[in-house]
Amino acid sequence: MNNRRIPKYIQLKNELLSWLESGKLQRGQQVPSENEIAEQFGMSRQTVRQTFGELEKEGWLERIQGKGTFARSPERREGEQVKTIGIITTYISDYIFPHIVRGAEAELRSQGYRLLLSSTDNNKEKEMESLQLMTSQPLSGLIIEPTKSAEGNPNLAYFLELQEKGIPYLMINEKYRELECACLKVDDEAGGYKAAQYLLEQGHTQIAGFFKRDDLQGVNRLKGFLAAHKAAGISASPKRVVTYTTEQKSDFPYQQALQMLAEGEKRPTAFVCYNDELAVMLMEAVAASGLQVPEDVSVIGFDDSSLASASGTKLTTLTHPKTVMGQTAASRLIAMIEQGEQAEDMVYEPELIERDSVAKINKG
Amino acid sequence: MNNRRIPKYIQLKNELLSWLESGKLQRGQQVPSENEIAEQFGMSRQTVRQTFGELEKEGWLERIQGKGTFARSPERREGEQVKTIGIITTYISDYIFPHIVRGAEAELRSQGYRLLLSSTDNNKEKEMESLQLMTSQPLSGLIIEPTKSAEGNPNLAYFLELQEKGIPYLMINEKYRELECACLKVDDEAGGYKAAQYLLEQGHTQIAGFFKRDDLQGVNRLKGFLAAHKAAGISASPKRVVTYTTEQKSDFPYQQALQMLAEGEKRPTAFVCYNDELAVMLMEAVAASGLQVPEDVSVIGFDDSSLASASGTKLTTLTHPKTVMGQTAASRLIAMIEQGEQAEDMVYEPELIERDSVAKINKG
DNA sequence: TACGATAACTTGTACGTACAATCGAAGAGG
DNA sequence: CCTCTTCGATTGTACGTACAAGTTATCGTA
Repeated sequence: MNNRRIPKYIQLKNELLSWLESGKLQRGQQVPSENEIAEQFGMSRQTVRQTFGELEKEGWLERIQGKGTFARSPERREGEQVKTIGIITTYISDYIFPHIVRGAEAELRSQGYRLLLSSTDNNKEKEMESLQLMTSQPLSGLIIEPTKSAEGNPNLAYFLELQEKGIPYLMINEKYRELECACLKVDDEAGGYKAAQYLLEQGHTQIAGFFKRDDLQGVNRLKGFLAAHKAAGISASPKRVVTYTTEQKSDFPYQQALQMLAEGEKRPTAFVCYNDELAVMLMEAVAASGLQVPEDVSVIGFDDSSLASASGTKLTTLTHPKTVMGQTAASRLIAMIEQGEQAEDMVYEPELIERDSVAKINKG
Repeated sequence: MNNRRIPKYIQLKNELLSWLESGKLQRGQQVPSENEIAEQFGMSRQTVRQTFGELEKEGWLERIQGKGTFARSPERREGEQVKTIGIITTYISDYIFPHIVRGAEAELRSQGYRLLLSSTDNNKEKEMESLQLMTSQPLSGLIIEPTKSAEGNPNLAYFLELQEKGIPYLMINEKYRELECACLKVDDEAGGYKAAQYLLEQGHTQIAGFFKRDDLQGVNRLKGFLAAHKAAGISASPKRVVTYTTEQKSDFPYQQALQMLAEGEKRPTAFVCYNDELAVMLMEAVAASGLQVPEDVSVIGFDDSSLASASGTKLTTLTHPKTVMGQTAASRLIAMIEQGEQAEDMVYEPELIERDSVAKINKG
C-alpha cells in the first residue's frame, strides 16, 4: 500500500512515530522486540535496527541490551522550549526601572524562565541594537518599554518580525501608536489630573508644570494637568508649562525653574513635575533661589520612587506599581506563551501620596 | 594493539576523530570511501558504515550519495557562537547593583553579547535556581556576585560544571574561598581602615562600627576598621562593634544604634557603617534620638551610592567603582572568551569623599 | 564541437548469518 | 528461605551478499 519509493526503514519510522503521537505507545512502555517487529512488518531484523537506531539518536526510543526497547518522549521536546524572555527598558540603573526589572526577574525565575536584559538609554539606535541582539537567538517572548514613544518608531520591522515568528510581546509604561500591542501602564492622564487637582484644592492657582515631551507618558500627564485646570475654571498659563526632551533634561527645566522663581511675587506657588527625579532637581532650584519647600513653593512628583522619601523634604507624589508591574508583565507574557492567551491592556490608577512638599494656601 | 573489548566500530570512530583533531582530515576534505576504509582497517563495509553513520549524526562527517564522504568541523564549534553572558547578583533593584549591571550591559551590548540577568536576594537556594537556569542552555560566560560569601558555598557543583564545560566565569565584589577564580573587588580592608583613620584624625576616639558578617565584604571592612584602631594605639571596644546578617539588617543595627545613643555622655561620637544604606538608616536613628548629624554624631558610609547625596545631610563615604566595575568585568570576560586570556584579580582602591556627615572634634 | 550513452565509482537500502553481552526469571541446591 | 546457576529473550557487534541510486569522467557519435 505504501509507495515503493519510500524506503522501508523510513516507513517503519513513520509508523512508530505515529504510534507515539496517537498514544498507542506511551512513554516508558516497551516496544515489541526487533524480531517481533521484523516478522510483523515482513522485514529483516537489520532493517528494524536501522530504524530503531535513528529513533534512538533522535531521542524517541531507548534501547537497553538484554532488556528491550522502550518509548520515551524525547527530552528535547521539553528542553527545546526556549524559556528565555527578553526585557528592553530605557534605563537599567536609574529611578524606578530597577524595580520593574526586579519584579519581572523574580516572576520569571520562579517560572523557570531566563531573563535577557537590555537597555536603550532612550536612544533609538540602541533600541535597534537591542532588538537585533534579542532576536538573533530563539526567544519565547519580549517585554518592551518604548523608547521616545511620542516620536515615531523606526524599528517597526523588528516588531513585525516578532509577530511573524509568533513571539508574543507586550509593552510597559507606554505603547507605540503604530503597533497593535497589549500594554501595561499607569493612567498618566489621571495622574496629571490628580496632581493639579490636589494643588488647586489646596488653594494654589499659580501652578507651573514641567513635562517631558518625547515620551507619551509626559504628554499624557500634561494632558491631565491641563484638564484639571479646565475643570476648575482656571486657565493654565502657557508660560507656566515647560516641556523638554531627554537630551535637555539635566539642565533646561532647572534653568526655566530658576527663571520663574526669580519673578518675585508673580512666581508660581507650585510645581507639578514629570517625575520624582525632576522634582528633586527642581527642589534644589528652589533652595538655590533662597526659597523653601513647601513654605514658598510646593512640589509634586511622580512615580513614588526612592528619591521621594530619601530627600530632605519628603516628596508628595503619585504612585507607580513598579515591581508589581514588572511581575504582572512577566506572568501575563508567560500566560501568552504557554496558554496562548490573548493580551489585554492593563491600566493602573495612580494614587496621591501626601508627604511634606505641598503647603496649603490660605486665600486672602 | 587495541583492547579487543572495545568494539571495532568505536575504535574506527576514535581513529577518525583523531584524524580530524590532528588536521590529517581538513574540513571539506574527502574521506576515503567505505570500501577503502574497510580494506585498510580489515573490517567489513557494514562496520565502517556504522561508524560513518554515527559520525554523520554527530555532525563530523557529511555523506553524499554517489559522491563520497566529507569531513566537516561540526557547526557547533563555530556556528553556534553563543554570545550570551550571564550575570548573577545578590540584588537587582537596590543600591549600587543597578549601576554594576548597567556598566556590564552597556559593554556587552556594544560587543554584540546578550545579557542574561538573575538575582539571588542573597539567598543560597535562589542562587542555585539561578545557576541552574543559566547553565540549562548554552552560555559563553558568567559573572557572579557571591551570595553570603563569608559562609560556605553549597553550589560548588555548578561551578565545577562550568569549568568542565570550559565556560569562563569571574566574580565581583567578593569570591568564594573554595574556588580558584578571578575576582574584581574593592579593597574593603583598606576602605575600613581609611574610614576609621579619617575619624581618628578628626579627633574621634569613641567610634562605633556596624558591619555585615555574612558577606566577606563586611568582614574585611571590619578588619580594616580594627587595624586602624590598632595603628592609632586606640582600642576599639567590642561593645562598639555590631555585626549582623542579611536577615537582621532591617532592624537589629537600628536598635543597637538607638541603644548606644541613649548612653548619654558615654555614647559614641561616630558611626562607621557597612554601607550607605545602613548609614542612612542610622542617621534616622540619630534623628530619632533627638540628636544631629554631624554635630552630635558623625557618620561614614560606604560605596558612594545615590543615597549618599540624596539624603538631607550629604554623607561622607568611600567610593565604589560600580558602573566601571561592571563594564570592566564584562570586557575582561569577553577577553577570556575570545582570546582565552587568563583571568587576573583586580582590586580597586576606595577613596574617601568628604561631605557633610563628619564633624571635627576639638580635644579638651 | 556538442551531446548523449556508458562505465566506474560512490553511498543507500535490504536482506542474511553468527555470535557476544546483558538482563530477568525460572529452577537447582544449600 | 536464600543463593547460585541456568536458560531464554533481547539487544550489540561483526561479517557477508545483492542490488538501487546518485555522481563523475570518459568515450563514441552526430
